[in-house]
Amino acid sequence: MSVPEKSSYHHGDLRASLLTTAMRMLEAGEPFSLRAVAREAGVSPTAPYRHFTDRDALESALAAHGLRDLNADLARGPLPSTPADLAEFAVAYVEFAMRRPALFRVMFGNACDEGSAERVQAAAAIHGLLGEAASRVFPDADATAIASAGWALAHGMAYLHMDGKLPAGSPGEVAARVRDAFTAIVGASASAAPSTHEGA
Amino acid sequence: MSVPEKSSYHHGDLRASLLTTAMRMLEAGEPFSLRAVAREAGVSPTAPYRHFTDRDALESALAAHGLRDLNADLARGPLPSTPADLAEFAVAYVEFAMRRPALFRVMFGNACDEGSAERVQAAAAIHGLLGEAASRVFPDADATAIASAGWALAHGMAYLHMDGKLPAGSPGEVAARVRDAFTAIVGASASAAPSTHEGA
DNA sequence: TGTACATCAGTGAACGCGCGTTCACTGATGTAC
DNA sequence: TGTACATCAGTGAACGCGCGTTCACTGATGTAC
Repeated sequence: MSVPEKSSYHHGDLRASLLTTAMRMLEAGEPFSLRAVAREAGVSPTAPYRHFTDRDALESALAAHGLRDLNADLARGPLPSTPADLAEFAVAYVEFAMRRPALFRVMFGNACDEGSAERVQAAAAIHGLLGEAASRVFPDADATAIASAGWALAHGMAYLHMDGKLPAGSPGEVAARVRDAFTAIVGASASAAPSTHEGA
Repeated sequence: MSVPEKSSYHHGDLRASLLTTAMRMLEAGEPFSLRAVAREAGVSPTAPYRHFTDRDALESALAAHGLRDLNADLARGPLPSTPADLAEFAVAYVEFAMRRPALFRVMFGNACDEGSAERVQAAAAIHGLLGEAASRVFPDADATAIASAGWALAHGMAYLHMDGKLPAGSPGEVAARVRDAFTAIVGASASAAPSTHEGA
Protein backbone atom coordinates (compact mmCIF):
# COMPACT_ATOMS: atom_id res chain seq x y z
CA MET A 1 0.00 0.00 0.00
CA SER A 2 2.17 2.78 1.26
CA VAL A 3 5.06 1.20 -0.60
CA PRO A 4 3.89 0.56 -4.17
CA GLU A 5 4.88 -2.78 -5.64
CA LYS A 6 7.43 -1.48 -8.05
CA SER A 7 9.78 -3.47 -10.12
CA SER A 8 11.78 -5.38 -7.56
CA TYR A 9 15.09 -3.67 -8.12
CA HIS A 10 14.27 -0.27 -6.76
CA HIS A 11 12.56 -0.51 -3.50
CA GLY A 12 10.65 2.70 -3.23
CA ASP A 13 11.54 3.83 0.24
CA LEU A 14 14.08 1.45 1.63
CA ARG A 15 15.18 3.80 4.35
CA ALA A 16 11.76 3.92 5.97
CA SER A 17 11.28 0.23 5.37
CA LEU A 18 14.53 -0.61 7.14
CA LEU A 19 13.54 1.47 10.13
CA THR A 20 10.12 -0.15 10.31
CA THR A 21 11.58 -3.61 9.99
CA ALA A 22 14.25 -2.96 12.59
CA MET A 23 11.66 -1.57 14.97
CA ARG A 24 9.49 -4.64 14.53
CA MET A 25 12.47 -6.89 15.18
CA LEU A 26 13.42 -5.04 18.33
CA GLU A 27 9.87 -5.31 19.57
CA ALA A 28 9.79 -9.01 18.76
CA GLY A 29 12.94 -9.51 20.79
CA GLU A 30 14.94 -10.67 17.81
CA PRO A 31 18.65 -9.96 17.76
CA PHE A 32 19.45 -6.73 16.04
CA SER A 33 22.12 -6.44 13.37
CA LEU A 34 22.52 -4.68 10.06
CA ARG A 35 22.53 -7.99 8.25
CA ALA A 36 19.49 -9.32 10.05
CA VAL A 37 17.51 -6.18 9.32
CA ALA A 38 18.48 -6.29 5.64
CA ARG A 39 17.58 -9.98 5.45
CA GLU A 40 14.23 -9.34 7.09
CA ALA A 41 13.55 -6.44 4.74
CA GLY A 42 14.23 -8.75 1.79
CA VAL A 43 17.24 -6.89 0.58
CA SER A 44 20.93 -7.66 0.19
CA PRO A 45 23.24 -7.25 3.20
CA THR A 46 24.85 -4.19 1.71
CA ALA A 47 21.77 -2.31 0.58
CA PRO A 48 21.39 -0.46 3.91
CA TYR A 49 24.69 1.30 3.28
CA ARG A 50 22.91 3.40 0.66
CA HIS A 51 20.88 4.94 3.50
CA PHE A 52 22.96 4.67 6.66
CA THR A 53 26.68 5.21 6.83
CA ASP A 54 27.08 2.28 9.19
CA ARG A 55 25.46 0.16 11.81
CA ASP A 56 25.65 2.85 14.45
CA ALA A 57 23.84 5.34 12.24
CA LEU A 58 20.90 2.96 11.92
CA GLU A 59 20.91 2.44 15.65
CA SER A 60 20.91 6.16 16.31
CA ALA A 61 17.99 6.64 13.95
CA LEU A 62 16.09 3.95 15.87
CA ALA A 63 16.97 5.58 19.16
CA ALA A 64 15.72 8.93 17.93
CA HIS A 65 12.50 7.34 16.76
CA GLY A 66 12.02 5.67 20.13
CA LEU A 67 12.75 8.83 22.04
CA ARG A 68 10.15 10.68 20.03
CA ASP A 69 7.62 7.92 20.69
CA LEU A 70 8.29 8.07 24.41
CA ASN A 71 8.01 11.82 24.36
CA ALA A 72 4.64 11.52 22.65
CA ASP A 73 3.48 8.98 25.25
CA LEU A 74 4.42 11.27 28.10
CA ALA A 75 3.01 14.38 26.50
CA ARG A 76 -0.30 12.68 25.76
CA GLY A 77 -2.11 14.36 28.65
CA PRO A 78 -1.62 17.77 30.23
CA LEU A 79 1.59 18.48 32.08
CA PRO A 80 1.54 17.05 35.60
CA SER A 81 0.77 19.44 38.39
CA THR A 82 0.47 17.21 41.45
CA PRO A 83 2.70 14.47 42.84
CA ALA A 84 0.05 11.98 41.80
CA ASP A 85 0.28 13.25 38.23
CA LEU A 86 4.02 12.91 38.37
CA ALA A 87 3.65 9.34 39.56
CA GLU A 88 1.60 8.66 36.46
CA PHE A 89 4.44 10.09 34.39
CA ALA A 90 6.72 7.53 35.96
CA VAL A 91 4.15 4.82 35.31
CA ALA A 92 3.98 5.76 31.64
CA TYR A 93 7.76 5.77 31.42
CA VAL A 94 8.04 2.29 32.88
CA GLU A 95 5.15 1.01 30.79
CA PHE A 96 6.97 2.14 27.67
CA ALA A 97 10.09 0.30 28.79
CA MET A 98 8.16 -2.88 29.51
CA ARG A 99 6.31 -2.72 26.22
CA ARG A 100 9.46 -2.17 24.16
CA PRO A 101 12.44 -3.22 26.27
CA ALA A 102 14.94 -3.79 23.49
CA LEU A 103 14.14 -0.40 22.00
CA PHE A 104 14.41 1.17 25.42
CA ARG A 105 17.92 -0.22 25.76
CA VAL A 106 18.85 1.14 22.36
CA MET A 107 17.53 4.52 23.42
CA PHE A 108 19.30 4.71 26.76
CA GLY A 109 21.83 1.90 26.99
CA ASN A 110 24.71 3.66 25.28
CA ALA A 111 26.17 7.08 24.91
CA CYS A 112 24.25 9.39 22.61
CA ASP A 113 26.06 9.90 19.32
CA GLU A 114 26.47 13.66 19.25
CA GLY A 115 26.81 13.44 15.49
CA SER A 116 23.19 12.38 15.12
CA ALA A 117 21.26 15.62 15.15
CA GLU A 118 17.86 13.97 15.34
CA ARG A 119 18.90 11.81 18.24
CA VAL A 120 20.43 14.71 20.14
CA GLN A 121 17.31 16.74 19.60
CA ALA A 122 14.93 13.98 20.66
CA ALA A 123 16.98 13.34 23.78
CA ALA A 124 16.96 17.02 24.65
CA ALA A 125 13.19 17.14 24.23
CA ILE A 126 12.71 14.29 26.70
CA HIS A 127 15.12 15.83 29.09
CA GLY A 128 13.29 19.14 28.90
CA LEU A 129 9.90 17.54 29.41
CA LEU A 130 11.03 15.66 32.51
CA GLY A 131 12.61 18.77 33.95
CA GLU A 132 9.56 20.88 33.37
CA ALA A 133 7.25 18.28 34.84
CA ALA A 134 9.31 17.98 38.01
CA SER A 135 9.68 21.68 38.61
CA ARG A 136 6.00 22.30 38.00
CA VAL A 137 5.03 19.80 40.67
CA PHE A 138 7.71 20.84 43.14
CA PRO A 139 8.29 24.50 42.38
CA ASP A 140 10.21 25.14 45.58
CA ALA A 141 12.65 22.26 45.31
CA ASP A 142 16.06 22.29 43.67
CA ALA A 143 14.89 21.85 40.10
CA THR A 144 17.88 19.87 38.87
CA ALA A 145 17.93 17.57 41.85
CA ILE A 146 14.24 16.81 41.81
CA ALA A 147 14.23 16.21 38.06
CA SER A 148 17.17 13.82 38.33
CA ALA A 149 15.53 12.03 41.22
CA GLY A 150 12.26 11.56 39.41
CA TRP A 151 13.95 10.40 36.26
CA ALA A 152 16.24 8.04 38.14
CA LEU A 153 13.35 6.56 40.05
CA ALA A 154 11.43 5.83 36.86
CA HIS A 155 14.54 4.69 35.02
CA GLY A 156 15.60 2.40 37.85
CA MET A 157 12.14 0.91 38.06
CA ALA A 158 12.23 0.30 34.34
CA TYR A 159 15.58 -1.49 34.45
CA LEU A 160 14.81 -3.49 37.56
CA HIS A 161 11.62 -4.73 36.01
CA MET A 162 13.11 -5.37 32.58
CA ASP A 163 15.88 -7.41 34.14
CA GLY A 164 13.55 -9.36 36.39
CA LYS A 165 14.89 -7.97 39.64
CA LEU A 166 11.44 -7.12 40.94
CA PRO A 167 8.57 -9.60 40.83
CA ALA A 168 6.92 -8.90 37.52
CA GLY A 169 3.34 -10.03 37.16
CA SER A 170 0.88 -8.25 34.90
CA PRO A 171 1.39 -4.76 33.48
CA GLY A 172 -1.16 -3.56 36.00
CA GLU A 173 0.89 -4.88 38.89
CA VAL A 174 3.98 -3.19 37.56
CA ALA A 175 2.12 0.09 37.28
CA ALA A 176 0.85 -0.24 40.84
CA ARG A 177 4.34 -0.99 42.09
CA VAL A 178 5.72 2.11 40.40
CA ARG A 179 2.93 4.27 41.76
CA ASP A 180 3.37 2.92 45.28
CA ALA A 181 7.11 3.39 45.22
CA PHE A 182 6.77 6.92 44.01
CA THR A 183 4.14 7.77 46.58
CA ALA A 184 6.06 6.10 49.39
CA ILE A 185 9.29 7.95 48.81
CA VAL A 186 7.73 11.34 48.18
CA GLY A 187 5.73 11.07 51.36
CA ALA A 188 8.55 9.46 53.27
CA SER A 189 9.99 12.31 55.28
CA ALA A 190 6.80 12.46 57.37
CA SER A 191 7.43 9.00 58.74
CA ALA A 192 11.20 9.16 59.00
CA ALA A 193 13.07 8.00 62.05
CA PRO A 194 14.81 10.82 63.97
CA SER A 195 17.01 12.65 61.54
CA THR A 196 19.53 15.45 61.32
CA HIS A 197 17.26 17.02 58.71
CA GLU A 198 14.22 18.73 60.13
CA GLY A 199 12.80 20.09 56.93
CA ALA A 200 13.90 23.00 54.77
CA MET B 1 53.15 -16.09 44.62
CA SER B 2 49.69 -17.24 45.52
CA VAL B 3 49.85 -19.50 42.48
CA PRO B 4 53.08 -21.46 42.67
CA GLU B 5 55.01 -21.72 39.42
CA LYS B 6 54.38 -25.35 38.81
CA SER B 7 55.20 -27.29 35.73
CA SER B 8 53.24 -25.49 33.06
CA TYR B 9 50.79 -28.21 32.30
CA HIS B 10 48.81 -28.22 35.48
CA HIS B 11 47.90 -24.78 36.48
CA GLY B 12 47.36 -24.98 40.18
CA ASP B 13 44.07 -23.24 40.57
CA LEU B 14 42.77 -22.37 37.17
CA ARG B 15 39.23 -21.77 38.36
CA ALA B 16 40.25 -18.95 40.67
CA SER B 17 42.67 -17.64 38.11
CA LEU B 18 39.98 -17.45 35.45
CA LEU B 19 37.69 -15.55 37.76
CA THR B 20 40.43 -13.11 38.68
CA THR B 21 41.39 -12.60 35.07
CA ALA B 22 37.80 -12.14 33.96
CA MET B 23 37.21 -9.64 36.74
CA ARG B 24 40.27 -7.67 35.75
CA MET B 25 39.13 -7.64 32.14
CA LEU B 26 35.67 -6.43 33.05
CA GLU B 27 37.18 -3.66 35.12
CA ALA B 28 39.50 -2.70 32.28
CA GLY B 29 36.52 -2.42 29.97
CA GLU B 30 37.77 -5.18 27.71
CA PRO B 31 35.19 -7.28 25.91
CA PHE B 32 34.26 -10.36 27.85
CA SER B 33 34.19 -13.81 26.31
CA LEU B 34 35.20 -17.30 27.32
CA ARG B 35 37.93 -17.34 24.71
CA ALA B 36 39.27 -13.92 25.66
CA VAL B 37 39.44 -14.87 29.32
CA ALA B 38 41.23 -18.13 28.52
CA ARG B 39 43.64 -16.30 26.24
CA GLU B 40 44.35 -13.70 28.89
CA ALA B 41 44.87 -16.39 31.50
CA GLY B 42 47.42 -18.03 29.21
CA VAL B 43 45.47 -21.18 28.70
CA SER B 44 43.85 -22.92 25.73
CA PRO B 45 40.34 -21.87 24.68
CA THR B 46 38.85 -25.08 25.99
CA ALA B 47 40.53 -25.27 29.36
CA PRO B 48 37.78 -23.29 31.12
CA TYR B 49 35.34 -26.07 30.36
CA ARG B 50 37.07 -28.13 33.05
CA HIS B 51 35.77 -25.62 35.60
CA PHE B 52 32.64 -24.05 34.16
CA THR B 53 30.01 -25.92 32.25
CA ASP B 54 29.65 -23.06 29.78
CA ARG B 55 29.99 -19.37 29.25
CA ASP B 56 26.92 -18.55 31.29
CA ALA B 57 28.25 -20.43 34.29
CA LEU B 58 31.37 -18.29 34.31
CA GLU B 59 29.24 -15.21 34.00
CA SER B 60 27.05 -16.24 36.90
CA ALA B 61 30.11 -16.86 39.05
CA LEU B 62 31.32 -13.36 38.24
CA ALA B 63 27.91 -11.91 39.03
CA ALA B 64 27.86 -13.66 42.38
CA HIS B 65 31.33 -12.37 43.15
CA GLY B 66 30.30 -8.84 42.27
CA LEU B 67 27.12 -9.03 44.31
CA ARG B 68 29.11 -10.12 47.33
CA ASP B 69 31.54 -7.25 46.82
CA LEU B 70 28.71 -4.75 46.60
CA ASN B 71 27.13 -6.23 49.69
CA ALA B 72 30.41 -5.83 51.53
CA ASP B 73 30.69 -2.21 50.39
CA LEU B 74 27.21 -1.40 51.64
CA ALA B 75 27.62 -3.27 54.90
CA ARG B 76 30.92 -1.56 55.64
CA GLY B 77 29.41 0.83 58.19
CA PRO B 78 26.48 0.41 60.55
CA LEU B 79 22.99 0.00 59.13
CA PRO B 80 21.48 3.37 58.16
CA SER B 81 19.05 4.88 60.58
CA THR B 82 18.37 8.34 59.12
CA PRO B 83 17.42 9.49 55.64
CA ALA B 84 20.90 10.98 55.34
CA ASP B 85 22.41 7.57 56.09
CA LEU B 86 20.19 6.05 53.46
CA ALA B 87 21.35 8.64 50.96
CA GLU B 88 24.91 7.50 51.65
CA PHE B 89 23.78 3.96 50.91
CA ALA B 90 22.62 5.15 47.52
CA VAL B 91 25.89 7.00 47.03
CA ALA B 92 27.89 3.85 47.76
CA TYR B 93 25.70 1.88 45.36
CA VAL B 94 26.25 4.33 42.54
CA GLU B 95 29.96 4.62 43.30
CA PHE B 96 30.28 0.88 42.95
CA ALA B 97 28.54 1.02 39.58
CA MET B 98 30.78 3.83 38.37
CA ARG B 99 33.92 2.10 39.55
CA ARG B 100 33.03 -1.22 37.93
CA PRO B 101 30.38 -0.57 35.30
CA ALA B 102 30.89 -3.68 33.20
CA LEU B 103 30.71 -5.86 36.28
CA PHE B 104 27.62 -4.00 37.42
CA ARG B 105 25.92 -4.83 34.13
CA VAL B 106 26.86 -8.47 34.50
CA MET B 107 25.37 -8.44 37.98
CA PHE B 108 22.08 -6.78 37.11
CA GLY B 109 21.75 -6.63 33.34
CA ASN B 110 20.25 -10.05 32.82
CA ALA B 111 17.93 -12.47 34.54
CA CYS B 112 19.48 -14.28 37.46
CA ASP B 113 20.22 -17.90 36.60
CA GLU B 114 18.21 -19.74 39.25
CA GLY B 115 20.49 -22.71 38.77
CA SER B 116 23.45 -20.84 40.21
CA ALA B 117 23.06 -21.25 43.96
CA GLU B 118 25.79 -18.80 44.83
CA ARG B 119 24.35 -16.14 42.60
CA VAL B 120 20.84 -16.62 43.91
CA GLN B 121 22.12 -16.40 47.45
CA ALA B 122 24.21 -13.30 46.86
CA ALA B 123 21.29 -11.58 45.15
CA ALA B 124 19.00 -12.44 48.05
CA ALA B 125 21.52 -11.02 50.51
CA ILE B 126 21.60 -7.69 48.69
CA HIS B 127 17.86 -7.63 48.42
CA GLY B 128 17.56 -8.29 52.14
CA LEU B 129 20.06 -5.62 53.05
CA LEU B 130 18.31 -2.98 50.98
CA GLY B 131 14.95 -3.91 52.42
CA GLU B 132 16.18 -3.80 55.99
CA ALA B 133 17.88 -0.46 55.48
CA ALA B 134 14.79 1.14 54.03
CA SER B 135 12.42 -0.12 56.69
CA ARG B 136 14.76 0.91 59.48
CA VAL B 137 14.85 4.47 58.23
CA PHE B 138 11.15 4.68 57.41
CA PRO B 139 9.52 2.30 59.85
CA ASP B 140 6.02 3.60 59.21
CA ALA B 141 6.09 3.43 55.43
CA ASP B 142 5.01 0.53 53.24
CA ALA B 143 8.18 -1.52 53.57
CA THR B 144 8.09 -3.06 50.10
CA ALA B 145 7.27 0.19 48.37
CA ILE B 146 9.92 2.23 50.13
CA ALA B 147 12.57 -0.42 49.57
CA SER B 148 11.74 -0.61 45.86
CA ALA B 149 11.77 3.14 45.59
CA GLY B 150 15.15 3.51 47.24
CA TRP B 151 16.66 0.74 45.18
CA ALA B 152 15.18 2.08 41.95
CA LEU B 153 16.45 5.56 42.70
CA ALA B 154 19.99 4.32 43.25
CA HIS B 155 19.78 1.90 40.35
CA GLY B 156 18.45 4.52 37.99
CA MET B 157 21.14 6.98 39.03
CA ALA B 158 23.72 4.28 38.40
CA TYR B 159 22.45 3.54 34.90
CA LEU B 160 21.90 7.14 33.92
CA HIS B 161 25.44 8.00 34.94
CA MET B 162 26.99 4.90 33.39
CA ASP B 163 25.28 5.63 30.11
CA GLY B 164 26.21 9.30 30.14
CA LYS B 165 22.67 10.59 30.46
CA LEU B 166 23.55 12.88 33.33
CA PRO B 167 26.55 15.20 33.22
CA ALA B 168 29.33 13.13 34.72
CA GLY B 169 32.30 15.03 36.08
CA SER B 170 34.37 13.70 38.96
CA PRO B 171 33.29 10.91 41.29
CA GLY B 172 32.69 13.56 43.92
CA GLU B 173 30.24 15.38 41.67
CA VAL B 174 28.39 12.17 40.98
CA ALA B 175 28.14 11.48 44.71
CA ALA B 176 26.82 14.97 45.34
CA ARG B 177 24.27 14.58 42.60
CA VAL B 178 23.01 11.34 44.07
CA ARG B 179 22.83 12.81 47.55
CA ASP B 180 20.98 15.88 46.33
CA ALA B 181 18.51 13.86 44.32
CA PHE B 182 17.80 11.60 47.25
CA THR B 183 17.37 14.50 49.64
CA ALA B 184 15.23 16.44 47.22
CA ILE B 185 12.73 13.68 46.59
CA VAL B 186 12.48 12.55 50.19
CA GLY B 187 11.82 16.09 51.34
CA ALA B 188 9.65 16.86 48.35
CA SER B 189 6.14 16.57 49.73
CA ALA B 190 6.73 19.62 51.90
CA SER B 191 7.09 21.82 48.86
CA ALA B 192 4.53 20.18 46.63
CA ALA B 193 2.01 22.09 44.64
CA PRO B 194 -1.61 21.55 45.78
CA SER B 195 -2.23 17.82 45.76
CA THR B 196 -4.93 15.27 46.37
CA HIS B 197 -2.63 13.67 48.92
CA GLU B 198 -2.44 15.52 52.21
CA GLY B 199 -0.16 13.14 54.03
CA ALA B 200 -0.82 9.69 55.51
C1' DT C 1 8.44 11.86 -29.33
C1' DG C 2 12.84 9.38 -29.26
C1' DT C 3 17.37 8.56 -28.02
C1' DA C 4 21.96 9.09 -25.17
C1' DC C 5 23.59 9.25 -21.06
C1' DA C 6 24.47 10.43 -16.10
C1' DT C 7 22.84 9.20 -11.79
C1' DC C 8 21.74 6.38 -8.29
C1' DA C 9 19.87 2.25 -5.66
C1' DG C 10 20.42 -2.00 -5.59
C1' DT C 11 23.38 -6.91 -6.04
C1' DG C 12 26.49 -10.63 -4.71
C1' DA C 13 30.93 -12.41 -3.81
C1' DA C 14 34.43 -11.93 -0.71
C1' DC C 15 37.41 -10.27 3.33
C1' DG C 16 38.72 -11.19 8.07
C1' DC C 17 37.00 -11.41 12.59
C1' DG C 18 35.85 -13.56 17.14
C1' DC C 19 32.75 -16.39 19.10
C1' DG C 20 31.01 -20.95 21.78
C1' DT C 21 31.55 -25.56 21.70
C1' DT C 22 32.98 -30.64 20.23
C1' DC C 23 36.32 -33.98 19.97
C1' DA C 24 40.10 -37.09 20.45
C1' DC C 25 44.26 -36.50 22.50
C1' DT C 26 48.29 -36.25 26.05
C1' DG C 27 50.86 -35.00 29.97
C1' DA C 28 51.06 -34.86 35.05
C1' DT C 29 49.42 -36.47 39.46
C1' DG C 30 48.61 -39.49 43.09
C1' DT C 31 47.04 -43.87 44.89
C1' DA C 32 47.16 -49.13 45.55
C1' DC C 33 49.89 -52.89 46.01
C1' DT D 1 60.75 -48.01 48.09
C1' DG D 2 59.22 -49.08 43.43
C1' DT D 3 56.08 -49.91 39.94
C1' DA D 4 51.24 -50.10 37.44
C1' DC D 5 47.58 -47.76 36.59
C1' DA D 6 43.37 -44.80 37.06
C1' DT D 7 42.20 -40.13 37.24
C1' DC D 8 42.04 -35.73 35.86
C1' DA D 9 43.51 -31.10 33.91
C1' DG D 10 45.16 -29.51 30.29
C1' DT D 11 45.97 -29.21 24.59
C1' DG D 12 45.01 -28.10 19.78
C1' DA D 13 42.57 -28.78 15.63
C1' DA D 14 38.25 -28.25 13.87
C1' DC D 15 33.07 -27.24 13.38
C1' DG D 16 29.68 -23.79 11.98
C1' DC D 17 27.99 -19.41 13.02
C1' DG D 18 26.83 -14.42 12.23
C1' DC D 19 28.80 -10.25 12.08
C1' DG D 20 30.36 -5.42 9.74
C1' DT D 21 32.27 -3.82 5.84
C1' DT D 22 34.76 -3.49 0.96
C1' DC D 23 34.48 -3.87 -3.75
C1' DA D 24 33.35 -4.01 -8.53
C1' DC D 25 29.21 -4.65 -10.64
C1' DT D 26 24.40 -3.97 -12.92
C1' DG D 27 19.73 -2.70 -13.47
C1' DA D 28 16.31 1.07 -13.35
C1' DT D 29 15.27 5.94 -13.44
C1' DG D 30 14.90 10.36 -15.17
C1' DT D 31 16.80 14.31 -17.54
C1' DA D 32 18.83 16.91 -21.70
C1' DC D 33 18.72 17.50 -26.34
